[in-house]
Amino acid sequence: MTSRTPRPRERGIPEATVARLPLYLRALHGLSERGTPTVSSEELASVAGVNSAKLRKDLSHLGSYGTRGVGYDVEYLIYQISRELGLTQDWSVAIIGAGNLGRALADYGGFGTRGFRIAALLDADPKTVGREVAGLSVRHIDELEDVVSDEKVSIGVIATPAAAAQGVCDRCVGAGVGSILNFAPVVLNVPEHVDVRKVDLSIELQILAFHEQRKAVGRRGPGWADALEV
Amino acid sequence: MTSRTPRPRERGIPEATVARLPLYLRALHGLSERGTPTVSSEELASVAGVNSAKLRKDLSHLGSYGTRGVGYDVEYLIYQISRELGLTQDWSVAIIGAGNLGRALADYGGFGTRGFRIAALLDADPKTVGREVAGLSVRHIDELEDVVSDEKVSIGVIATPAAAAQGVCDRCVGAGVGSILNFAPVVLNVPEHVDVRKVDLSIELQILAFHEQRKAVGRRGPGWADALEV
DNA sequence: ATGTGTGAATTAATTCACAGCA
DNA sequence: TGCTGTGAATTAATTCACACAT
Repeated sequence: MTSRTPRPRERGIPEATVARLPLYLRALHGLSERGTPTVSSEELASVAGVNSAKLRKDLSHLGSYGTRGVGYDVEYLIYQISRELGLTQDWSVAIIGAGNLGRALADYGGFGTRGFRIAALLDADPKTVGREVAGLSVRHIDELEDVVSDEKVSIGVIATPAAAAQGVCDRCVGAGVGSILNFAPVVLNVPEHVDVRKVDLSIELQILAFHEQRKAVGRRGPGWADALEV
Repeated sequence: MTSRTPRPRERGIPEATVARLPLYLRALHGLSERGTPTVSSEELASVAGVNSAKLRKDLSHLGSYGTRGVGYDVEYLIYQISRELGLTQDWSVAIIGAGNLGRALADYGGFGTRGFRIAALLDADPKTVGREVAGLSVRHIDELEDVVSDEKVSIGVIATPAAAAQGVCDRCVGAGVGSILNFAPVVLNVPEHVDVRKVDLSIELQILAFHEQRKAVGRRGPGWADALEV
């Protein structure tokens, strides 16, 4: 069987909520920069692009951090969400693959966001090794294990070609990496205790194509879609 | 309130299923290249990284394309899923933003996958315009509307800095683009009929950090997590 | 025999709607 | 009065388990 128990939620925060907390956090940082002291669930939800009931329910899983009749204190909520997400400490990240994508990721400010630091950028190609990217010198993939243990890397970002991804993943896991962010278009096999998230351009495009097609069919007028069914 | 019935699923395919179809398709292409003529739900599910009950339920939404006691014909299933996803036709894609990320995306083979073609790569920076990337000459953002209508672009990929994203999105929508794939770390506002999907590095990292933290807390032994609660 | 297709059961996520606190 | 926090209701997604076609 290919089933796996989907890890019981330890502190009881639903996965769907966890996936939205970063969104709220970003919205709050925006408000904070603008000097807004408090915000209602309606306002915050609107900025984050969700509805207010969902936002309140999500926040209620963290605790009672709002004030009835007033709203949420922006700074306080930023702190609480950051703490919940584990952003009050720093996480070391290694990017494996210094091709176009790997370099784009390294350059991308997204890491700079509180809580993450790029410990190394690694590649298998000797011509790429040594090259300077985002203030880092690209290191050879054979240094992976050393980097992971020396820099206490807990998150590996895989930006290699598809064919190399599983091998690199295995090495990461073997070296002690606990989470993988995979940009290669393959399904990675990892042991139970390792978390994997994937970012897949062509999957996203195909999902959009599905919806585009549906819209196009509708546009031809009703009846068509049904007529196509066997 | 902006409540509205959440678009009735025209052919009744659940969104969660749509999101997995590309995964099955990729797995099937792998089997096809290896010359495998038929595959069971158990095997296909294993390759695609889901469980077999889910796979069968998903496929059942498309129709009865398997044979009891045998499995699914690989080529036939590829065709059916492709058709369902709208990949039997070509979709024109415009990439807006030719920075590191935009160039990486343009170079990325992922588009080459049946069904998509990059109609243009656009940028606002005069120094970038004219540059050759992935066999395309970068065009100026002011040509956006022309490109969209001339090339019948239906999907816009936004790879600009956050600050520019909403403006670019508005122009895409105004020009007739029906779907947006957003790589900028902002929530885009679009009219009802436009689909948006987002790819967000820092959100993914934050979700992984949450799980890493949870694992780390557990590792310290039980009791700790509760002791931290107020 | 074997493995699909699917109702029924279960679990998760969302939304409603309002009691109750500031 | 205004807005949070949350039970209750609803809807969506997953998993079970087995009848039945091949």
